[in-house]
Amino acid sequence: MDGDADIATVAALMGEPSRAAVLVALADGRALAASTLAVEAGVAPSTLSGHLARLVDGGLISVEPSGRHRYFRLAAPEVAQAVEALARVAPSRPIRSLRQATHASAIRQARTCYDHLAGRLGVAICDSLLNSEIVRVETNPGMAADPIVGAGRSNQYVITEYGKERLKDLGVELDQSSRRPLVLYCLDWSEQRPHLGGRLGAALLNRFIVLGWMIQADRRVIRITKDGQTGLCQEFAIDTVALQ
Amino acid sequence: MDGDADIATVAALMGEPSRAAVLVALADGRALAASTLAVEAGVAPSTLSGHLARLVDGGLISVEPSGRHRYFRLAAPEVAQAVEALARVAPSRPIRSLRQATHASAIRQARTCYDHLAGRLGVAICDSLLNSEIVRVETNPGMAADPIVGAGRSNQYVITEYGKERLKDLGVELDQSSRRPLVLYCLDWSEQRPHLGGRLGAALLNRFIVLGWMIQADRRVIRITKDGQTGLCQEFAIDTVALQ
DNA sequence: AGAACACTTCAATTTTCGCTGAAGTGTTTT
DNA sequence: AAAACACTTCAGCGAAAATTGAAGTGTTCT
Repeated sequence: MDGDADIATVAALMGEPSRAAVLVALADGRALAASTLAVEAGVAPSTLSGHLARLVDGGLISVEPSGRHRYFRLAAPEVAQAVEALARVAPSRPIRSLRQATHASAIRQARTCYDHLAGRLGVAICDSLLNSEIVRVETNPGMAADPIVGAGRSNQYVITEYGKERLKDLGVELDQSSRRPLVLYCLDWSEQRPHLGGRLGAALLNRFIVLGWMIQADRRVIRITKDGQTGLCQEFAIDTVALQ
Repeated sequence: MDGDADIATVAALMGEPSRAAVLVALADGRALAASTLAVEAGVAPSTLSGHLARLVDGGLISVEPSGRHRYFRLAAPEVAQAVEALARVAPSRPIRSLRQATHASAIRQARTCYDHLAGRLGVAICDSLLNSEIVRVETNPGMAADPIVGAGRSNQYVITEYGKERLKDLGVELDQSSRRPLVLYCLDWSEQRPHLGGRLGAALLNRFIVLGWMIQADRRVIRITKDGQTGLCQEFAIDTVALQ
């Protein structure tokens, strides 16, 4: 019909309430299972399965099978940007629009991703743990998935012996009973870099809050305290001011 | 269905081929008549009329009635940004994707808007003409519309006596026979500032090309020559390098 | 004034699309 | 090995939406 860009098919894919709900749910970079998304969208599993198939087919999301689950995430950061751009066009429904704008920018700096840190801060901490050799990368073909965060990729993070001591010093306690993988990376959408998930990610965030370094300000927004600024700088060599 | 932003309705509005074609056609800030858009979309006038009504209703475009025409333009720059964001998600169809990216950035710097200059250069020239008092603003409630460019707003640009001399010196010849308004402003989408349309706008671009100051590089992209750089600087005090 | 024109509204047809339960495949648990 | 679970495929139902010509309103041209 028109020689220009094929906006119509993409927009049509996003223009169905259930599919839009899926994209919004995935917009922060998480990878969620089909069943979770079905609840989110409020439709039958069979219905959502069809929608997910179309979204995958259209290149908007990608699948990562993991056992009996299939985890879906946005295929590219451009998709998240398109979702945001559309949200900016029609912000009339939710009355708080200015609040939401600041929320959106805060979420990009430091936020939680389910139960661990994400955003720029999450990425910085992940880098720091690797640099100080608290955590090491191990390539491993068949790896388990974190049922909370979603599927990982083909390589695995492990805690070094030195790391175990350092973490003990910091007071980070790892839940031994859980079968959930110790460390996992999670691809951060806004930064396009991996951050820390798994049991370690959750334990770290928990410890940071106990230490009074961070405060859960809002649903997913994290605020860093003065103590947190000095603490992160001393223990992890992270300049939190530079993250702004 | 979901408490988040109402992306679905906006995306659905954009997800129909005819409507998408309309939005793409309007994406560069032009205001086009319904009949023009019908041809562009390739559907019957009655069909397009319905689509346009829905787009207006959804707040994506706005109407400006002018005589027996009705001119449509994008309601807000956010809409153009959303269209661009969507185009970035699905650039797979047209094979040239890198080319198109550079085209998009070039179009923002200097481009033509039908038959006159737009983009940053168009805005700069408009400013210069006002500063040097070649053109003056006159508030005028009922004004005519330019059938090529589209509808104007509520105030009108007129050429001053001094301006007439200056333009004569430059060799700009205005077509006297046409009933098309002499000067009109056109709201530039990418700059959010008015630029020059009407007979003067067309005559200026024409003269610039004859002088060898500019070259029509592509469909709507304009390239400024070395002569153009010095000429624009001398005659209009425009630093073309700063426009990059 | 009349004709041509631009556009919208309307009613009817056709197509498309979403929804679902039941059945099927494969995985994990016990 | 059997049962529970996660997900997909399929066929059929129902609703929403796109398309169009014809008719109606208003404007401009001669």
